[in-house]
Amino acid sequence: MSDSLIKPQTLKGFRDYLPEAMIAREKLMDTARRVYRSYGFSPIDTPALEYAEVLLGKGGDESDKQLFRFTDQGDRDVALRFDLTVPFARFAAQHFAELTLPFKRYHIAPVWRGENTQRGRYREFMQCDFDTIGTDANASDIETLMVIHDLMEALGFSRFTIRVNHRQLLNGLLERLGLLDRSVGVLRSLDKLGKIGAEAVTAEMTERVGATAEQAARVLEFAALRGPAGEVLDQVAAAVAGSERGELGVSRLRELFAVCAASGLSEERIQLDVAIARGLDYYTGTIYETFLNDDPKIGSVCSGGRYDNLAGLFTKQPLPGVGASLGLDRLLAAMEGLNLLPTASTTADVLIVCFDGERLGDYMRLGRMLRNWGVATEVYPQARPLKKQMQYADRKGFRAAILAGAEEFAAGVWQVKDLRSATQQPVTTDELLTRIQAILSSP
RNA sequence: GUGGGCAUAGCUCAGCUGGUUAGAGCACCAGAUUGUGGAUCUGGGGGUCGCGGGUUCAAGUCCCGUUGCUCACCCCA
Repeated sequence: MSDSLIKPQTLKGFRDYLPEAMIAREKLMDTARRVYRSYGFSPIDTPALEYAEVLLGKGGDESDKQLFRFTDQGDRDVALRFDLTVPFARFAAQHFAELTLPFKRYHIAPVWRGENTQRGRYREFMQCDFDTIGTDANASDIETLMVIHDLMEALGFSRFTIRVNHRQLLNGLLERLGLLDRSVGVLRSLDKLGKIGAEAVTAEMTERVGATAEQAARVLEFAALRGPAGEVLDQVAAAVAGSERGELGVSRLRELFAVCAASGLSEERIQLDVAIARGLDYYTGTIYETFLNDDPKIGSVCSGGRYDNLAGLFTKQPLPGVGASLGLDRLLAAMEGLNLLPTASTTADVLIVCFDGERLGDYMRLGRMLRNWGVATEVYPQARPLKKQMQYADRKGFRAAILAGAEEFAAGVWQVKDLRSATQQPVTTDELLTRIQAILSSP
């Protein structure tokens, strides 16, 4: 018998979530939902599984290799979605006639990538996307940045940096340097600057990408520019002068930083960084990456950008768009390392102790009353020793316990115990809600 | 996909150059305390040493394979 037991295990990169982890995850998802909705984004959903041809060739060779792909029972070539943006492109093309443009949607759902795992990198993970399509207005790029900012703040972070760049600015720079035909390689090397350093990037650009030493040096010179966005842009503007796309990128970014300043966003948190490029091929304009100052190694936790032809492979309708994606599970991995995760493993605040098994009806009635008042409440199911029930309340992280036995029922009161301060007092049913609320709102 | 490190109780780990019945702390269970948690004390349960194979009189310890975790490359949330 025992040799036939199946080993309980999950696949590499796939994980179970215990209540403590799941409560934290759901909290982050609720926060993302709330922030997105506060800007007018609407929820959508799409299938996990798509025709492989819908997903293939949209994010570059790398993403094709990482697809979980197989043949279904109807002999169809199918694959699990790799991100939420490509399915959204298909969605937009398919339902174009039903959408009112500009269309703003959010989508919180798991995606799958068959790559090697690392801390904060899994094969199944949750993305929280939001996008605005049907307009190429810079206001949407700016709003996207603001959503990222407000989202990070709502999630409880104050020490984060959103790095902003513009593909056209980069292209303009490369054009002026005569590197436009090698832009993919140059940008890919440049993107590693923060990680491997200027020397290694120079080596890669000259040896692998085929740039001259002078070209590489010029690129790095701009990537190294730091300081107030306006000043950096002045220098970049001079360098791209004469390049139409470069000038466009500069003017877009000028407006972006000006509007951010005017709307009161912290300048420290939003920085122009000419070195970020992003790997996904479909970005054509603004690019965003968000780093935690206290755990930069975990990588970007919220990235995105503008793509001016996202649905081009599905429809002739021009559908420019801009958006970003919060990597929920990566963020959680970072928060775990920084000890920022809440520890409660209950979703209820109040435990009604089962003092006397004969009084179940009274306890259940009290529980319903509290729930009707909006207080999540659990009734302990058996009349076990009080010690056991109090231990249960303590370990699960309840805020308050309500106890009532013969004495209390005779006196017409409930004993309400604040489990954090260990204080207890008898209150009547009329005073109960006020007392509970006082306990719940105490720090 | 490539390379390095790791894998011993629920968790964090110890176990020297292979040698008798594999340990600690925390957690768990019971009691001290039959109307009250987080502290202390006492006692207790729990491990085919990730899995498979090999070398050996003898393997947690050495070798090979495999799975998982982790770090780096690549790429990215």
